[in-house]
Amino acid sequence: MAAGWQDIRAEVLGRIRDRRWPPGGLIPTEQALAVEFACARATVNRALRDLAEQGVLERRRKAGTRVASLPVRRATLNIPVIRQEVEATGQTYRHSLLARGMVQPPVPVASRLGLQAGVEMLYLETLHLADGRPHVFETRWLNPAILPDPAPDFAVISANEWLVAHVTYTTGDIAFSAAAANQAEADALGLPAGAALFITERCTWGPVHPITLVHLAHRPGYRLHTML
Amino acid sequence: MAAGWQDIRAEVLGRIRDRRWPPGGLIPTEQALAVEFACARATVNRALRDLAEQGVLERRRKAGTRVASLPVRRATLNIPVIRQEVEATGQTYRHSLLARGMVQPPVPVASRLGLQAGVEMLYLETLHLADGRPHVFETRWLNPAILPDPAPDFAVISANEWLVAHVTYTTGDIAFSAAAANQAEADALGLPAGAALFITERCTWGPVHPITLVHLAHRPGYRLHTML
DNA sequence: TGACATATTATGTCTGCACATAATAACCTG
DNA sequence: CAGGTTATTATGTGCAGACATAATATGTCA
Repeated sequence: MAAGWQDIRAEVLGRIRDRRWPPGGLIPTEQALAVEFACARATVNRALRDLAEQGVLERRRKAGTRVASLPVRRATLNIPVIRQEVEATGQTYRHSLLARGMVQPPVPVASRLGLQAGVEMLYLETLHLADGRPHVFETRWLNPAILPDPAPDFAVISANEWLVAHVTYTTGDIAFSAAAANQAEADALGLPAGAALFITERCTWGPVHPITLVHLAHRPGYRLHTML
Repeated sequence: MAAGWQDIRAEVLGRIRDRRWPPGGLIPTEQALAVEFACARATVNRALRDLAEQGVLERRRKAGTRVASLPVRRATLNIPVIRQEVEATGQTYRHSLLARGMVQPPVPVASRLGLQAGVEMLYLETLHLADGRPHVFETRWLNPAILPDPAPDFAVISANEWLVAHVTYTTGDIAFSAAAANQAEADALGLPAGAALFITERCTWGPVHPITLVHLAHRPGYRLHTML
């Protein structure tokens, strides 16, 4: 019997796929599997834990391990920096700052970031270009409290890149949706108003302060896809 | 000094965030960290491996572990079964089979699944409803080779659910995009043609055969967002 | 019978130790 | 000095054993 934890994972997956271990059913304990596969329990544990992280198995102490009955599959996406995304296709990247100012954010923006509605934030509109053609139109609210003095010149370095370079590894959540282009988006991207746009919205938090809320309107034809 | 691998992960993340360990830089070896944290190397390994899976660290044998220089963040999504997605919001789920037939798939469909262009496939159009209102319009190409004889009645059980119940835990890839509604989509969802739709496209493979290619057009306002 | 305390058990995690593997660094030779 | 061979080293994975934890199952007492 093979011995690597990946082999065990494959064997387990096989038994699930051919329904020897049906959805919702309990599978043998780690002990039992360790005996069957002639390996240490830790090795079985590694394999089963991996499958549980993918949503294939559900594990609970004492209750045992069962095959997930309704397979909420988990997919992972890569979220690259825009410059990198463009340059990965061999195109040249450029960006242009269209608007910049200290503005009182609308209530939904402030509340989403957990800030007082009255406090002014830095508002930026940036167009990202690939080979000179519009790629993404970005509107961003930025918490000025996190900026150094003097503030960086976002016409030179995009806010996107300044942030990844200076406030690394934050938490946040991301949402994807579709929307018809409003006038600003249509103008920036060179499209008729109402065109279907793929929208990414990202809300980012530092350890203490909220950092930024970004709204990205992608050029038509943009596709986001999962890793293998 | 605390001892759990999660504590170690937190400590490491802290050092990355406050730039004691800057992006692109090497961090100490597992050995060294095990000594510093007074724990076994395996425990450090667990913590660092977890951060590497999130894309925060990059590890290579012999070369050591370094902080990822350009943080291609990894986000994971839950992909639920449509019925579950609807019922999770407290609405009642229903579906309606709009079209069904054996059809020669267009070339891009066949090639994407790796089938001969001439072979007929089962083509289905299904409307999924939440509280009677259109929720998702699904068009699906299904490899007839995987169906039992007699074939299930997809008017009774949706292809989506039949598949998750009978060919579990396949591989595949998923892509998201935005598109203007074509006539069929507009009619099915009760929208004007050209409305902005969020599109999910899923291509599924079994261990031997290709299984299905699905195109989901979601109702306006649909949002997909990452787990915390 | 019902409520509460206790025993049981499967997973979660840690410890040391060992060897495998891959990639770099050092060395040697022509 | 170029090119290839060999040593070194950090991570990857394995094993056996131990204790922790959470949840279930069981037993006891009113």
